[in-house]
Formats: sequence, C-alpha cells, structure tokens
Amino acid sequence: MEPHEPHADLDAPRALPALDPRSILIFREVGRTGSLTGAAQVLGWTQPAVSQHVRRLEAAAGVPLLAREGRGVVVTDAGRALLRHADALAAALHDAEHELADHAHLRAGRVRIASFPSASATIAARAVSDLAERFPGIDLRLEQLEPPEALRALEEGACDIAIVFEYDDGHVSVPADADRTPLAVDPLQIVLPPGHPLTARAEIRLDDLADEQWVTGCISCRRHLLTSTSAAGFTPDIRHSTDDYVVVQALVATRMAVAVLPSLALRASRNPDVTVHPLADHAPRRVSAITRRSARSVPSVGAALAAIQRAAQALDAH
Amino acid sequence: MEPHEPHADLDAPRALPALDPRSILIFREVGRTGSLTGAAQVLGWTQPAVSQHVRRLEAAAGVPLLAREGRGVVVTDAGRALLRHADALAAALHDAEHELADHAHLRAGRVRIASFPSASATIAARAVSDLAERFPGIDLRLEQLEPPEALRALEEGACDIAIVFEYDDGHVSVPADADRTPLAVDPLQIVLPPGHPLTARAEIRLDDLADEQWVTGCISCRRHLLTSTSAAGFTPDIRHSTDDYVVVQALVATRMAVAVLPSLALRASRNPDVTVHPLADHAPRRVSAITRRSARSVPSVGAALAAIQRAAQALDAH
DNA sequence: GAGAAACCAAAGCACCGCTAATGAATGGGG
DNA sequence: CCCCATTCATTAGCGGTGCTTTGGTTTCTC
Repeated sequence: MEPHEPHADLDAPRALPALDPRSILIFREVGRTGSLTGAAQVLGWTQPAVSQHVRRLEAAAGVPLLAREGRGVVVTDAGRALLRHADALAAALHDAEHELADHAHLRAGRVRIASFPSASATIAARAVSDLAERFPGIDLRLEQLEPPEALRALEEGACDIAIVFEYDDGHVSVPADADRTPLAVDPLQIVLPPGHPLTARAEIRLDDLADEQWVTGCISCRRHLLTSTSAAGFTPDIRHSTDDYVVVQALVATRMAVAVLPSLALRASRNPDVTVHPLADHAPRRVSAITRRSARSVPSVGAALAAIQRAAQALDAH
Repeated sequence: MEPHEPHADLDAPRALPALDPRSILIFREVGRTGSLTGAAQVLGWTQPAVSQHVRRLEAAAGVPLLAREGRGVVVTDAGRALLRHADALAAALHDAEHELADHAHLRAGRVRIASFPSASATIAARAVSDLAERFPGIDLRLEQLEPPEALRALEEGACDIAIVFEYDDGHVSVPADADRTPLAVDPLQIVLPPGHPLTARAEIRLDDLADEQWVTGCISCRRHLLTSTSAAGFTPDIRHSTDDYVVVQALVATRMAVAVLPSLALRASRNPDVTVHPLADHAPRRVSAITRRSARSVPSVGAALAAIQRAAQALDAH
C-alpha cells in the first residue's frame, strides 16, 4: 500500500495533463481501425509514429492499452475505458472547432453599435438590416447614444462600434487605442419656413439670420451654432431647444423659428412644409465610426464596420 | 457566400484537429488567470511560450481570442466560447486520467480466472477472497473449467488467468504467447476405506492395488491412472467414474472401491471415513497458472497472479 | 515453407516549441 | 508630472520532441 501517487509531483507547478490529448486522439484512431497501421494510414503517418504515441500514453497511464497479439493488437480493458473518454474529448474538440468556425465565418458573433439619432435612422438602420440579411447568425444590437456617451461605452467595452459626429471645433475625445473610420461629410443646412423672404436667395449666410428666432438641436449642435454665430458677429435668439430633429422641423414649419440642421437629420425625416438651403461658408460636421483597434480583426465587428461604410456610401450617392 | 469552408482540405487524410488541444488547455489557464503572464507562471513557463500558443490558436481558428488592451488582455466573445469547450475538454481529460489511474492503482479492472475444481476450492477461492479484500474495485470472476477448456478460453480471450494441472505425460497444449507460473506440486494419494488391509502398510505401491475395484476422477486423471497402472503391469478394474472428488471419497467410504486422488482434492474436501496414504514412486501432477504474456503487465491481472501465488504457497505450508 | 502483414526496435534528423533578450505601451505611485 | 513597474509583442537561437527510415521478429496464409 503506497502512501501517495508516485506520479503526482506537486512541487512542480505544471497544470498540463500527463496524458497528451493528441496521443489520445491518435489512440482513438487505433481503436477505430483496430490496428496501428490502419491508424497510421488514416493519419497520413508511418506506423512507428503511431506506435510511439501509444507507447507514451501507456507509460504515462501506467497501464497497457493494447495487447500485442502476434499479428495485430487488441484493445485492453483500460484501453476501452480510455476510448470512451476519447470520444468525449473528440466531441468537445469538434464542438469547439465548429463554434470558432461559426465566429470566423460570420455564422455567430455579436456586434454592439452605438449611434447618434440621425445616423441611427439612416446609416445604422441600413447597415443593421443589411447585416441581418447577410449573416442571420450575428447578434446585432443598436443603442442610441450621443457621441460622448457612445465613446464612453466604447471605452468601457459596452459597445464595439461607436458612430459619432464631430465639428472641426469638436470636443470629442477618441480613446488612445481606437481607430477612426470616416463615414460621411455631413454639411449643415438652413431650415426655413415656407414663404420666408430668404428662400428666394441663391446663397444664404449665417448672419442673414441674425434677427430670427431660433430652435436648436442637441447640445453639441447648439454649442457649435453659438460658436459659428459668434464668429459671424451676432448672438442668436434661441427660443426653443430639442434634440429631436422632427420637432425642430415642426417648429420651423409652424413659423415659430428657423434652424440649422445637418443633412443627415433631414435625410432621416423631412417635413414637407419646410424649405432647406445650403449654408454657405460653413464647415460641415464629420461622421465617423470608432472601434477599438483590437476589435477590428473580430470578423463580426469587421463585417459590421464594412456594412456601415457601405450604408454611408450608398447614402452619399443619394 | 462561399461554396465551402476554405480550411477543410479533404484531400489530405489528416484526422487531427486544427486546434491543438494542448494549446486550448493553455488558453484555458489564460482565461482562468486573466493574463498571459499569470498562465505562464501556473504552467512553469515563460510568457512568450504562452503567447505563441494563443497566437497559433488564433491563426487556426481565424478569430481573435484575446483583445490586447494596453496592459493586459481581455477575452473576446470567441475566446469565451472556446473557454466553455475547454472546460469540457479538460473534464474529459481529467476523467480519463482518473479512470486510467484507477486501473493502474488497482481501484478498477477486471480479472477472469478459469480453474479446475480442486484448485477452485482451494487456491482460487483464497486468492479471490484475498484480492476482493485488498482491492474492492476489481471485478473478479471465477469460472470452473477443466484444463483444456481453460486454455481454450485463455486463447479466445475469454479469461485472463487459467489455473491448470498437468501430469508429466500431460497433453496440455499451452498457447505460444503464454507464460506459465508454477503454483504447486500436487502429489497423488491413495484413498482407502477404513479397515482396509493395506492401511497398516508403511508404504503402498500401485501394484498392491491390482485386484481392487476402482473409482476414477476426471478424464485426465483417469487417463493418467491407466498409463501408470499399465507401467505397473496391470489393468485396473474401474467400476465407477466421476469428476466429483466428494463422490469419489463417498464411494471409497462405503467400501465400493479404492481410488487415487490428488492432495489438492483432499485439501478441498476430506471425508472422515476414508484413509489417505502416500503413493510411492509416482510422479505428482503440477499445478500452474497460465497467462497471456501481454496480460501480465495489466495491473489487475498481475495482482491476481500474485495473489494466486501467495494462496498456493500458503496452502503448501499447510 | 515461403511470402505477406503487422508490430517492435534503434538510429537519424528536421522542425517544433521553449527560452532569452529586447522593445513598446500602459498605468500607478511618489 | 515624471519615473518605474508591469504586461505583452517580437526576434533570434537552440535543445528536445517526434516523425521517418531501416531492419528484424512473429504470425497467419497459401
């Protein structure tokens, strides 16, 4: 009666099993074919190679796995026991390979996209429907977040792709290990009520609207408007404020105010009772997709990014 | 849409998985510790070794498993999927190791012993009870077979140890790849009814019994008796025949016949109404255990063989 | 009894896989 | 705010694993 197992040297910090799983799989082929030579042929190896694997297994196990019976071999009781576990092992391995292949070939995966409202309704919506049709297995999640919150989510690992916009004077801080993919240049438009005197003008400048009452959009847009009007030499009379571009247009349509809206918002929803005019001499906002650098090589994220780019280009071509 | 998987080259006859199971187990440690360095410490390796394993896995899978996040790494979705399967894999491996260790340390296994009657009642019975006590996990099976049938069972793989006897003129054919373990020298005894005239003699020879009526044992014993009496110059008057040594002694006790029985049979069961006398000038039968050569290294068979040897020696020492 | 088939044994060698050393990037602490 | 500690990537190098080759033994078959 031995006090303890002679093979279990606990001083060495190894965690790998004494039985080489590869050898077990090879032994499984021996069990399937019933001979070392047969297994070698299946594996595309020579017979001694297989023989050595079995020998190593037997040395590690301390039990004969094969009984050499003259010509040929017979699996022992212990060998049969190992073969049962070998099936479980092969199954686990097979399942693992398939699940990873699913991820690699876009039959599985998850992409969490964060986007601001007007891009959600345009670029993201198209991209998501495109992806869902092409790759039904991918778990797509779209969350509506303004750029700063989207980037924070990206940094926290709460999303994979952040669709954001920024003005040239933008305060958007992109994480250090992130990549920016330009999606679109989104010029600003002046939105006027029908019959407004300026609608006849070929070109409208910001200071043409110095005496109007205003409705502004989201915080960034409002801040940018203030910067721009300040540069133009006046302070706008802001009467209403909402981040909902449908509401902005409704207010304009009812002649309560004028507004500046990005083209993208107007593509998302256009009130027929307003007129839209290019804003001369004014830098557009830039729309881009931000991803963590390490996420780009994830197939599902890469495919989603490509779909977002396609959607943006399709939108650009009217 | 691709017509088929680019990685599945069916022309090559390989059956081994693209994902090295060892690497998967290493990656499992990465998942457990949360870092490459931590896994390396657990494994007793350097960090680049672990890093290379993960890199190889990622190349084989076509999916990143870790996201390199500045200092440290984070497991990706695909990595988490792999870790789930890695647990199943490790469990299968763990179970396999334990079951083989059970076989190696005699906590599991099977031994099928074939033995002739008088050895079953003596040597085999003691050995089996000894083994059952020492190693409760071993599945012990004893079958009663005369030597020729026992050897045939051994050859067919229907038993692991055959306990047989043979006379010097024995016709027992031992298989080519079998080992013989001598167990005992089993002298023959003359069995006489109480009060028989010869019981007073110091030494009895076979031809002293030429005029008696006989009862014989099993076929081999009967054949050997005929050979011996022929050499002694007479033909015995055989009136009764049975392979049951209890019956033989009963017939002798009722003065129906005399008999020759091996000592082992008399050790197994001794009728108090008979007297037993050494048979001078007569070769004993030899009792031995036969095993296939390949079976001797099977722990349970080896332990059983040792127990049988111990039982035979204990019996020999009265 | 000769040949074929299957396995074992030993030697050789290529390549796998680990180590060592270095560099880069990040995050925490004085 | 700078510096140091920590973590991972990269490269070169080399030792040992593991496969092949060759030859031999045993057994089954014709």
